[in-house]
This record gives sequence, C-alpha cells and structure tokens, in this order.
Amino acid sequence: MSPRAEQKQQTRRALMDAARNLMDSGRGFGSLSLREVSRTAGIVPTGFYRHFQDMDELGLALVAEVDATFRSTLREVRRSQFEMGSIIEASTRIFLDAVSDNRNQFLFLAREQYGGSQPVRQAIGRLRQQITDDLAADLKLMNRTPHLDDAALDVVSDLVVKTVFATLPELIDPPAEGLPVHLTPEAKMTQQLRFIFIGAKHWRGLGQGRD
Amino acid sequence: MSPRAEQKQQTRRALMDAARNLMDSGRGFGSLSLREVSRTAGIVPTGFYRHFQDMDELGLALVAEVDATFRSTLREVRRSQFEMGSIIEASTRIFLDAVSDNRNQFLFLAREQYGGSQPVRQAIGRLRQQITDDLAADLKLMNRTPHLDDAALDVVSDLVVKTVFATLPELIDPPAEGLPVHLTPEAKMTQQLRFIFIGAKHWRGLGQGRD
DNA sequence: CACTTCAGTCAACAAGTGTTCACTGATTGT
DNA sequence: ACAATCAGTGAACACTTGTTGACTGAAGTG
Repeated sequence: MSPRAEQKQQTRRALMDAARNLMDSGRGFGSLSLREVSRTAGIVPTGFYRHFQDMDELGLALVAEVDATFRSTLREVRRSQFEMGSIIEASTRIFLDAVSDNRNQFLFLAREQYGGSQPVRQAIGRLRQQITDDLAADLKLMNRTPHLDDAALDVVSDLVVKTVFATLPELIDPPAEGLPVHLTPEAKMTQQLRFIFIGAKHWRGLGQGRD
Repeated sequence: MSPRAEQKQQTRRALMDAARNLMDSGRGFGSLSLREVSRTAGIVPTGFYRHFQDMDELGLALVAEVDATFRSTLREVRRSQFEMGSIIEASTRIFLDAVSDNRNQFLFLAREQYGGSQPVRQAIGRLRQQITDDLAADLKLMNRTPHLDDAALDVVSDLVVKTVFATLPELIDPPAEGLPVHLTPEAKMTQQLRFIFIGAKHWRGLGQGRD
C-alpha cells in the first residue's frame, strides 16, 4: 500500500482507539463527542471528516472491527472441537483469551449491545444473529442431540449466545483476584454453559413433566 | 402529605418520566442533558436542582424506582408458586406483564445495566446481585435439586438472572407480531429457562462425562 | 519537471451545555 | 395576621459542541 494511504489508515485506527479508550472509564459511546475523539486521537476536529461522516459511522466501523475478531475467534474455537477433552472448557478458554487480548473491542461490544445509537445497535444485532445462526448450524451438524428439532436448536443457540454476550461485562471488568476458585469467570462460564447443554441433552419435549 | 410536598413529588416524577421517555428513541441515559430533561419535564433548568444535585442522582432515583417494581413483581411470582401448573410458565407470564406495564422503567434497566455511568451501573449491579441471592435462597429452600450444593445453586441463579436481564431488550422492543408461535417472547423465554432447570436437575457433578 | 490530490490545519459560526445568583410569590407554621 | 420557607423563575457566565470554508504542504501522477 502507498505510504500515503498507510498513514491515513493509521490515523483512522487512532480515531477508533481513541473512541474505545475513552469508553474505558465507563462512558457510553453515545456520550462521546466528535471533538473529544479527534482531540484524543491527536488530530483537529475537522480532520475527523476525512475518515468518517459522523460519529455513527465511527460506531459502525467499531462494530465491524469487533465482528472480525469475534468471528476469527469462533473459527479457532471450531477448529479446537476436533481435539479431545471437554469442548466447552476448551472453547471457553479460547474465547476468554480473545477477550483479554482485545479487551476494549469487547468492551465496546458489551457496552453498546443495548445502549448505543440505533444504527450501532442494529449492526450489533445482526452480528449476534449471524453468530447464533452459525452455532445452530454447527449443533445441527454435530447431531449430538438428535431428539431436538431445528426450532429447539435455534432456541438453545439463542440462549448460549445470550449467555456469552451477557457474560462479557464480567470478563472485562477487573477480574477481582483472590475469589473462590469456583467463581473464577472461566469456571463459572464453563459450568453455566454445561447446565444449558445438559438441559438440551435431557430435553424430552413439552410434556416432560412439572418444573 | 401537605399539598406543597405533593406538588414537589409530582414535579420530581415529571423529571423521572422525562428522562425515561427521552430514552425511548434509543438514546442512552448518559447522553441526556440536564437542560433537556428539565425542558421535557416542563420546568426551567435551575428548578432541576430542587430535586437532584446532578444527573447521576436522577439516575440513581430511576434505579431505585425500577428496583421497587422489580421486587414487587418477584413477590407476586413467589406467591404464584403455591398454585398448580408450570411454575416457570406462570412466573414468565407475570414477569412479562410487569415489563409491559412498566415498559420504560425496564427499558432504563436494560439500557443502563452495562452502559450507564459508574454510580448507576454499580447500583444496578447491586440490585441484580440481591435478586440473584434471593433466587438462590428460594431454590435452596424448595430443595428440588438436593444433589446441587450451595455453590452450584449460586451459579444456576446467576445464569437465570443473567438470562432474564439479557432478555429484557427483546421484551421491550416492538414485539414484531405475526412471527411463529414458538418464537413469541413468552414461549422462547419459558423454554430457555426450562433448559436451564432441566440441566440443573440432571447435573451429576464435574465428572459427568463428555460434553 | 509541473500539476493534481488530499490528510490535516486554522478560524469562525450558531447553538447548546452546567452552574451561579438574585428574584418571586404561594404555601407554610406560629 | 406575620414572618419564614422554598418550588420554580429569569438572566447571565464561561465553555463545549458540530459543521462551514478556505488554507497548506507533502505525496502521488503525468
């Protein structure tokens, strides 16, 4: 790539970094100002427009970014399924590593999944739906729960993805060291996913008895 | 109460209504301005300070408000457990009714649970933790899963509450009528909670076999 | 070499922000 | 009846915001 375009993408990345980092102190993306982000990125407000039309467009770029790393992580998770041992435990570990390696990308995702502006929220919704669909297809392919029809698998996938997305904040905020082992984020998430899959395995249809 | 204090509380409620309603169009609480809220409530900006020191204090009042309605709903849920039929289904129905009866209170809760300012987020965290603890105590008391120790019940409760909180946005946004019956919010949430509790019932300890 | 492209700068604008202070006037307690 | 309280007003402040238009000067192109 030409040195010119390379420098441009570097500034673009500086803008995205600035936005993500400004959210570290608890702020929502929607409360960031264009000038603030530009200032943090080290350029003048007007320079912002060379990269994004407005803050919403920056938000969408951040969604696309975390989308890429999320999907790349899931590819790695899928690859690990052909090895031995507990699938859930291995998957959880890979995922948690990805989260801490890209902490503020996932911080943006967790923070804005239900809080952001409408375009951002919709983009995250699509991202989440695609992940859910992929998981449902995988489960269908694995055929470990043949007694579940496609509709039920959709509902299970939705629950799993919901759990993962809702767990993100705990994974991102200071891990609070020195707490009992059974409450380490990794152990807790693993066990919760196990509950879900055990439930799926033992599901016997609607008439399964009192709850 | 004296007419004076009554009028004051009416204005206070107007401020809280204004904030919640301004969030209806997708905005986060953190992006609302003091002047905007006061204007919507029909008072002048300086009048705001007669009720709250700043926006954060308004946010905390909103948390306390949804806390009250949430807990009152849970008392109703708990009462319904002594009747017959599916506990989960009945509980879900009660909860969903409460959500639509207090739509924008729960909208605030859903939006700000991970997006808001630090004091607001912490207050919501405490609210959620108390609900989780209450549920764990209830499950322990019911003794329907005697093979689960206290730690495991904590994890199950956390998962259930996590699921309910993460489902809130779907319950609040336009229900999108005319979709397949098995995907109505009520049916989906019921089935997902069932998966979790079936998983808890069949949990046989860590060495339970491959997942 | 001249010539265009364009990432980033600089100055200026109208508008909105949080907070201050002194005020009004109806509701209070005495 | 009188004086105190206090919910809400109005004007003013110093500041930040998004967006405009014309600019500079290094990198790209013929």
